Amino acid sequence: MTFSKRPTQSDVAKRAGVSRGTVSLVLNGSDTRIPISDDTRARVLQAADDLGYTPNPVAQMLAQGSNRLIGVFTYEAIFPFDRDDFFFPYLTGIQREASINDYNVLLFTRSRQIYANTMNSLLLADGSILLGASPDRAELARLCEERYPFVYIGRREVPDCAINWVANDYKIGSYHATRHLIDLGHTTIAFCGHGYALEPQHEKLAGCHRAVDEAGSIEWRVIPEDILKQPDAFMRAVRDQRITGLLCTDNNAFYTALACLHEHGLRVPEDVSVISLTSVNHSLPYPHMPSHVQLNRPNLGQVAVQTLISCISGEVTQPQQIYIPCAFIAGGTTAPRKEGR
Amino acid sequence: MTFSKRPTQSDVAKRAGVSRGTVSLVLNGSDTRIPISDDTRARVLQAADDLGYTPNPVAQMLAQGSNRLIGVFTYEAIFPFDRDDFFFPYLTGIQREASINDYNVLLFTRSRQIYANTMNSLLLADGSILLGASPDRAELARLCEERYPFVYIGRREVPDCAINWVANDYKIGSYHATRHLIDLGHTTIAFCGHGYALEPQHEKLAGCHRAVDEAGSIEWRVIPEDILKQPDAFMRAVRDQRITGLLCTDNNAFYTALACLHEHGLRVPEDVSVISLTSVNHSLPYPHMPSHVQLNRPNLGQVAVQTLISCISGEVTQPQQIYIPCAFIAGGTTAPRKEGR
DNA sequence: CTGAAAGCGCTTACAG
DNA sequence: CTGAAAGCGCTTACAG
Repeated sequence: MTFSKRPTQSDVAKRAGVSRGTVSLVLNGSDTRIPISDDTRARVLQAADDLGYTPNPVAQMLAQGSNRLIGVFTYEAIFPFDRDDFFFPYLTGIQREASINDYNVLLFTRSRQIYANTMNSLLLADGSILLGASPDRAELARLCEERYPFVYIGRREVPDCAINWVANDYKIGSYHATRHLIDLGHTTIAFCGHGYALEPQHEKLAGCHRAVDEAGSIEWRVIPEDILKQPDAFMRAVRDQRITGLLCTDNNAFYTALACLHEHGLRVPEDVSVISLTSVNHSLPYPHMPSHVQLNRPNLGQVAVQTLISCISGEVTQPQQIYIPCAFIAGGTTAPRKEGR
Repeated sequence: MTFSKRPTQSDVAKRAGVSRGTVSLVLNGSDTRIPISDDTRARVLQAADDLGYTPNPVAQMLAQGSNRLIGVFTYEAIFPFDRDDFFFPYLTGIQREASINDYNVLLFTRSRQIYANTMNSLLLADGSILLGASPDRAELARLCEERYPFVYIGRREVPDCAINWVANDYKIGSYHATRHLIDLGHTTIAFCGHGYALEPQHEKLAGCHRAVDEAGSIEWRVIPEDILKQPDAFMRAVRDQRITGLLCTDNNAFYTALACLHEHGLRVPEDVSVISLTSVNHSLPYPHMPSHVQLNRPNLGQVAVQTLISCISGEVTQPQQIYIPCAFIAGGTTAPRKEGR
């Protein structure tokens, strides 16, 4: 209970001298074909105005069964922004598309868990968008089983159930990034980053492999994340293996690599070309713009909401799995391989 | 109506062979002192599990009267980001504080209007944070009269009612910005920007005036926004009046001024010092960091939510009006006045 | 310790 | 054209 007692529908009915049903009818002028006499209508409106009546949306939701709410749930803390600022670009698109379709947006921030003591917190929304690198697959399976409408942002596989997802097409982006290095004459290329357990990393790796396989005779290396964390080990790997092209899975790897190289006297892009396989945080003009794969997160958010709405409305019953294209942007951190290296 | 028929509380009651009230009691283990036999409890839990029962939150909300929802309503479109990217920094703070206090966040995106045919859309939330440069003051007055708990982000005055607000203290920021120019030896200083109708502009102007008055013998100019839009007129004003210090009300004015000066051969900060009286979009290191007043929007969002929650809980009944300090950051766009100009 | 009942505030067939 | 009633799914005194 919050603030002062508000007038209710029956207060209005009493004052207008009609029944509650009638009040409901005139107040939401629904398309019901039942006409109401002008006199009654006027009396009701007047009474509502006198009382400052305003319907209780929760009661309306309960009676109507729908509430025009799109939920957003994330498996990662939204703050602090550990994994870059990935949340808000998606939210921008979610918000825009929800607004276009006359939905409000509910941010589930109370918990990082969907099911807690028999409660399903998402149920308040007609359907939800889920995000986060590491979902609880068991929860997703249960959600699926209960036929709750949801769309995951990012490809996620759940054993024995096909869930809806909309994902960045990292594969094609990584393919083009790798091609770019190869076209510039690089022959020893390393992939550096972490989290092979996660779907997006698989896809990046797959895209790179495809380009490498097509080219033939490329020396392909992998520098796992823990090596990247030890600057000396990292530099040894780069130097000993004569790596001239670096494909970084995320911003963290990208900026760490740049800093390491700089500190140890290797110039980018003169000595080593470096690419980020995901969107970079700062958008500066060329030549300061890094060479990177550019995601379109707002667009992805919009598509996710469109997909969700078509599930909610029942238009679509097959699981939807959609890739959103990524572009490769050649910026100032890549250059032709120097002779001699 | 959305998806498949879900089991309800009475389904569970039936299966467990108890009454609905009992089910409610065991399922939300509330602090009610009424103890329940282990046997009954177990039967209910089992039945709930068998059926995959999960309570309907809307019904709970209606019965309980509270819904642990903080609303966010904005009088400006959130996208496209016409006025910089001002929304998300606030949202970050709102979201964080809501989460800390175990509230969800509801983004009202369905409409730019609170009251529409007798409906008050905010009512779904226990209380709301409002934003936007140009609110509908009549709506605010009505909200106030109905005693709906809300807090405005930014100082807003509504005739005949004291509303809660939390605002950036532009006045102190602008004061220090102006002092900075004066301390650097500038004697002809202009304020450029727009929207004198709005409270934040008043405060910026007031802060500047205070510094100018304290210093004495400063030539003080105002370049209204429409002049800024005509590069020639703008440059004439700067040159003819020998302005060497420019205080810009917003990012738009700031970047426009920089571009104009650059195009017409005046160097910043050598020839003209330029300051933004609000946070700048890009955070680059010195010397690229512009001289500017730095807002702390996430913090402001958090304080707004704290204030709102204390209203909702009834802890506080007096209108709350709080200023959040702003710091002045001396960056690379200001320098001592050159001799001779 | 448990059940029957009233209530939260609205909507929607169903009669008249 | 309007009223009386049942229902949305839950909670919470009130009896026993």
